[in-house]
Amino acid sequence: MAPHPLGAPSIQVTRETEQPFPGASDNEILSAASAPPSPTLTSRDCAEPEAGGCRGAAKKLRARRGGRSRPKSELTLSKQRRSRRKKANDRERNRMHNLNSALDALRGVLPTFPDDAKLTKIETLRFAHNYIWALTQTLRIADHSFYGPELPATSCGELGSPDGGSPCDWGSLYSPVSQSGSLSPATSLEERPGLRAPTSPPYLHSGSLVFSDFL
DNA sequence: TAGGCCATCTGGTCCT
DNA sequence: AGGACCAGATGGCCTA
Repeated sequence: MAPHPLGAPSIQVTRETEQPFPGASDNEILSAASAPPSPTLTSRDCAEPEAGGCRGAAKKLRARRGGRSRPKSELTLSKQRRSRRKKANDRERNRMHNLNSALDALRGVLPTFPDDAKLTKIETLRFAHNYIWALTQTLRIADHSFYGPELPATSCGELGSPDGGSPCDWGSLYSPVSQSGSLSPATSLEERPGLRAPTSPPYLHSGSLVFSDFL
């Protein structure tokens, strides 16, 4: 697998990591892990003609149970299942940690105050989406002023926005997809007193963006 | 106390 | 066969 562009995630072992079922005893954990001997026929197995119908499903089932190999004792199978599950859980946990690391990296490049409450996952994604849109619009405006004719005051509307709103209204920068309603971070930020969206546009300064409103 | 957010576990599915 | 990805379920924590 290619190295993660955002760097290797630091996996921290939390209390929950060490104890998969917080509050559950070891016995409960073991019985839960070995509870359903899951290889059962599902309706899907019989529903798929490509799989050979129910007969194909039976074949699959046999394969899942070990095919023609030497039959293993229930204890061995149970141990094997538990071990596989445990490994799968570890991988899944790791995968989610990677995902969270990427989200943290994304939070890191979004313009928020350090003492702001941490953006939730969904807020981060929505904010990033709108932020990118805002930067794109800013670049277009910059291009117009550098290379094109002076923008008349009324030309802001040419740029348009995903929601049909005027880009001159910088408040709308943070809700470019407000058509879909819930996709606006402005909405969610308003709902969270600790967080706020900028009230003025980002300014171009020496070729870089300065979000003066965030300072 | 209800509701939101989150981490984790789990079983199913797809892919290599 | 085993790993990655996904979605549902569950339980803990926090806040209004």
